[in-house]
Amino acid sequence: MTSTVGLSSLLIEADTTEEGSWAVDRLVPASVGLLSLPTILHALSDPVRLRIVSQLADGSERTCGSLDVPVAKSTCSHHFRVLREAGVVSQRVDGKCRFNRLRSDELEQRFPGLLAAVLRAYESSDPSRA
Amino acid sequence: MTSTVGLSSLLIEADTTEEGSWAVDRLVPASVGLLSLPTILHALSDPVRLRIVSQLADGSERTCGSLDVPVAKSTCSHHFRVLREAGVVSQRVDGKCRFNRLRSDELEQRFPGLLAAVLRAYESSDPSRA
DNA sequence: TCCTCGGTACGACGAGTATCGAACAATAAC
DNA sequence: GTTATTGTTCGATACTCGTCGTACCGAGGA
Repeated sequence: MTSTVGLSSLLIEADTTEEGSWAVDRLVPASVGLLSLPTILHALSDPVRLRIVSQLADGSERTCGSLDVPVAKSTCSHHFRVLREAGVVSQRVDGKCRFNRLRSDELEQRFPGLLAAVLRAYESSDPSRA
Repeated sequence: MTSTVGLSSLLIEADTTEEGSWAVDRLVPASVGLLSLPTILHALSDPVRLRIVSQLADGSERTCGSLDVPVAKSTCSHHFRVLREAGVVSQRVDGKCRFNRLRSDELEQRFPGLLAAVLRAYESSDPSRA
């Protein structure tokens, strides 16, 4: 796999070689070159996911439960899965928590200005979450 | 309605007052303030629609049939409807033709940089249509 | 008038999606 | 070991979407 860090921390990435592990269907696009624009736009076209992404926009790592989203936790987990599979977010497992972060750098490298424009648009269109 | 031009040309806009006319369900968001970010991102998240938008990016007016899209004409019409209802495109009827144009200015006013970033991302990710 | 042409409407089909509750798994705390 | 916490998975439901063929409509041209 791409990288593992010490202790109980594990970075889940697409180029993992552990076929059969539970992480297999949790893949994230391996390299920035594989990020698909339609897939990313679709991932960002849902209000709940936009809200999630907005709360990750400061670069912080957030757990599923620490987010302010008006859906059941299973639904939240689903949305994170969509974001991960689109390559918008990556997940790091640490103990019993899963820390999610925006893949800002990778997205910026592949699609310069895109995420920033979407986030700016979101902040300007939803004053309650600005 | 917002505006009509002379001759047989008719601009289809949302603030039309013709309840019951055939144009009623072909509405385009009335003002730039009503454009919805999730709706726009959804409209742009389909490969065919991205291709359409890309071909309108030079500011030209194009008819449905003059576009290079690999779908049936009814499907193309459907995609234009989605784009219109999201406010991404507006349509002008002239004779037996419907001319579509990108609402670049309105989008730029409401969500600065968004359309440009998407178009740039598209061109860079799909060399065959660049 | 009849026919063609550009486009839309409609119905159908298969696929995908957003949502939830409940069950499950893994870790941490007791 | 038992319990609590955190998040995923599964099944179910209702809805949406992309696609097509066909039928239809309005405008022009024969």
